[in-house]
Amino acid sequence: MAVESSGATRKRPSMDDVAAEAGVSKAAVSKVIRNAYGVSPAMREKVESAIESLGYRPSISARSMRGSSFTVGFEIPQLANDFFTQVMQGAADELAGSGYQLIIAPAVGEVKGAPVLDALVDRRVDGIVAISPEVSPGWLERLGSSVPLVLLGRHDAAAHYDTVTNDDARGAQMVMEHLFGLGHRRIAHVTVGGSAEVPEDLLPHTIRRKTYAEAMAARGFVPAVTTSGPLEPEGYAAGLKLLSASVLPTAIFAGNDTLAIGALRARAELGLSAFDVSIVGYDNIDLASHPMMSLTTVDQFGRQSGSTAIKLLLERITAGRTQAVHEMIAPELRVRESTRPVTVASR
Amino acid sequence: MAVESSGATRKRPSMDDVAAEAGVSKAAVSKVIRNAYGVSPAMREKVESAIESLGYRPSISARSMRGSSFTVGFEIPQLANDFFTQVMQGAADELAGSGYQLIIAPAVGEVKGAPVLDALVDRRVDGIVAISPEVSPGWLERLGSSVPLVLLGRHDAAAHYDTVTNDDARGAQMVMEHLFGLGHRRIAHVTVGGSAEVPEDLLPHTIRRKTYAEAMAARGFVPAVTTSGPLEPEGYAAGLKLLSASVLPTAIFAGNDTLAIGALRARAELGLSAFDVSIVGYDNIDLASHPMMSLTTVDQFGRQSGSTAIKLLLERITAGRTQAVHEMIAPELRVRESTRPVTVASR
DNA sequence: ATGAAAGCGCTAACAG
DNA sequence: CTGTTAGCGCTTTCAT
Repeated sequence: MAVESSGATRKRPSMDDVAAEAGVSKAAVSKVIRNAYGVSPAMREKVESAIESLGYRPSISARSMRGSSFTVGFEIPQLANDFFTQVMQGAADELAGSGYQLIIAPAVGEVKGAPVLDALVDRRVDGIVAISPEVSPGWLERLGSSVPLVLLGRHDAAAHYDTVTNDDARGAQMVMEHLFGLGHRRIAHVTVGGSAEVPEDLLPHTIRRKTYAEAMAARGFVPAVTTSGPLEPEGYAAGLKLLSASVLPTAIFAGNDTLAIGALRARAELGLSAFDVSIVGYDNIDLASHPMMSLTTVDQFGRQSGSTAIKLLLERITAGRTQAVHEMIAPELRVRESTRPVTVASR
Repeated sequence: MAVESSGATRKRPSMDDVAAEAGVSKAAVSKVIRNAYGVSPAMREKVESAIESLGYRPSISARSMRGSSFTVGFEIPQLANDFFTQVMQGAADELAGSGYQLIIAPAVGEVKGAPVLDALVDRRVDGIVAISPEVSPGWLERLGSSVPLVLLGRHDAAAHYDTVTNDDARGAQMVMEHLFGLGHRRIAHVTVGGSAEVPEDLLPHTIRRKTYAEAMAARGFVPAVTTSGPLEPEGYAAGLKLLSASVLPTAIFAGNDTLAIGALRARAELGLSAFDVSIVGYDNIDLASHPMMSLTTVDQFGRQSGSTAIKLLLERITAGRTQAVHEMIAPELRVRESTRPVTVASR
C-alpha cells in the first residue's frame, strides 16, 4: 500500500509522511533516526518499517539547520598531486563507517583556499580538514573558532585549530646530508612559491627552502633557488631550465615529488641520467618506489597524516575538544636510484 | 557600529540581521542576493552595504530547502587513479566561475556508488556527475528522474541521464591491431571485475575485455584474461603472476593505465623490458608520456570528458533540458616505447 | 517596488 | 515514553 510503482516522479517522502504512515508523531520519528534516548522497541519497530516501506531518507539540509550535517569537508589546493590523493585516502578510510560523509572541495584555478573554506561553512559541514598554504593564520583562527578545523601542512602554533605536519626542517636536512654525503656541491633547489599572507616559517615549502639555503651556506656553497608552480609541467620547465644552463648542477632537490617527477622528465628528455645529475623529491608518493622511477625522496606518511587529521577532527566534533593539538610526524629518507655519487666528469 | 571586534565567537549574521541593519524587509534582502526582478538601485545599494559591513553569507542549507544549493556533486569510485583526477580537473575547470561549487564524494572501501549518490541527494545538490560502474541502469534512471545527472564511462542508452564515454570497442581494437602488427600472439589481458548489477556491454572494462577476446579468437589465438582490482598494487600483482608463469605472454594489454603502471612495475622488478614483453594501457594519464615510463596507451581525453559532463549537467540545471544526450569521444592510440615488435627469442 | 506571512523538513525544548 | 510547539534561515506567494 505504501509501495507505488507509477512512473511519475513523486516528491520524496518527508518526516511527516513517515509519521503519518507509522501513526506516530514527527518527534518520535526524529528520535528514532537519531537513536535518541526514550523510544520503546514497539515505536522503533513501527517507525523503522514505515521508513523502509516509504524509502524515506532524511534531508541533510533540513537537519543541518538545527542539528548537524554529518558531513566533513576537505579542502585541497590542487587535484593533480598524488601526495594529496594519498592524504585524502587516509582521511576517507579513517572516516569510513563513522556516519560522516566526506566531501572534497578543490580550490581550482584562481580561487585560493579561503573562498572554498567559506563555501564549506556555508554548507554547514560539521568540520573541516584543509591543506591551505594560502590562507593567513589570523583568518584560520577566526574560522577555527566557529567550526572544528584541522590544517595539514602548517606549522602554525594555532590556538583554535589543530595541525598535522611533518618535520620539514628535519626532512630537508636529511636530503642535504644525503647529497653532501654523495659529494654534491652544486645543488639546485626548486621551490613552490608561497603566499604573502603567510609567514615563511609556517609552510612546508618555505621551510624546506630555508633549510636548503642554510645547509648550502654552512658548507660555503652557493644556494640556487628556482621558484616554480606546483604542477608537474612546471617542475619539468624548471628542470629544463636548470639542465640547459651552461654549467649544470650536479643535483636537484625538488620541493616535492610532483616537481621531482617533472625534473626527471626533463633529465630523461635531455638524455641525462642519475650519473649526470641526481634528483631528490619530497613526499614519497607511491610512484617514487616504482623501479622505472626510483626516486630518492622523503617519506612524510601522507595516508597517516590524513587519518590523523580525521581523528583529531572527530575529537573536536564528537568529544567537543577545543584545546588545539599540533602533531608533527617524523619524516624518513628513502634513498633510491635517482641519486648517485657525484662523478669526476660532472664535478 | 556594525563592526565588533570582541574575541567572542558571535553568531554568524542571518538575513534578518541584514534586513535590520539596512532597514528593509527580509524579502528585499533575498531578492538582492538572488538578483531577482524588482529591486530599486537605492534598495540594492542599502542592502549590499549592510551585507558588506556585517560580513553576511547566506546559508546554503536554508536556501536549498526552498531554492537551490548551487552545488554540483561529483561521485568517483576511487581516489588513487590519475585518470579520474584528470576528469575531475576538467570538470572543476569547466565549473569555475559558474557560481556553482564542486564537491567530490569518493566511494571508498566497501561503499559502492549508490550510497554515495544518495548522500549527495540528501545534501540537495543541484546536479550530479558520477563515475559509477557499480550501479544498475534502473537505479540510475530513477535517480535521473529526480535530479540532473550525467554519467561518465557508461554506454547506457539511458532516458533520464546523460552519458559521456569513449568508444571503448574502437580503442581496444586499436590496441589489438597495434600488438598484432608487432607480431604478438600470446597477448594477456588484465581486466577490472565488473558488477553483477550492470550488463556487460555498458561498461568500459567489460567492452575492452570482450573486444580483446574477440580479436584474439578472430586470429585463432587463445584469450587469457586475468581479473584484478582497480589499484596499482593489484595491477602489479596481476603482472607478477603473468610474468612468473612457465610460459610468458609476449604482451600484456592492461585494462587501464593504473594497472599498466603496476604491470610495468612487475616487469621491471623481474628484470624484464619491452624487448621481453610489451605492455599497453588505456587512458593516457599524464604519466604515460613520461620518458621513463613511455607507456603505449589509448587517449580517451579525460579532461575533455570532465568538462563535457559539466556542460551537459549545466544544460539540465539551468536550461532545464530533460532529453538525454549521449556523447561518445573518439579515442586515439598513443604508441610509445612500452611496446616492441615481438622478438625471435620470446616468440 | 516593497513587505508580511506562510512554510521548506527537521530538532529541541517542554508537557503530558 | 510520547506528542505539541517553536523555531532554524531562507524563498515565495500575495498584498500593499
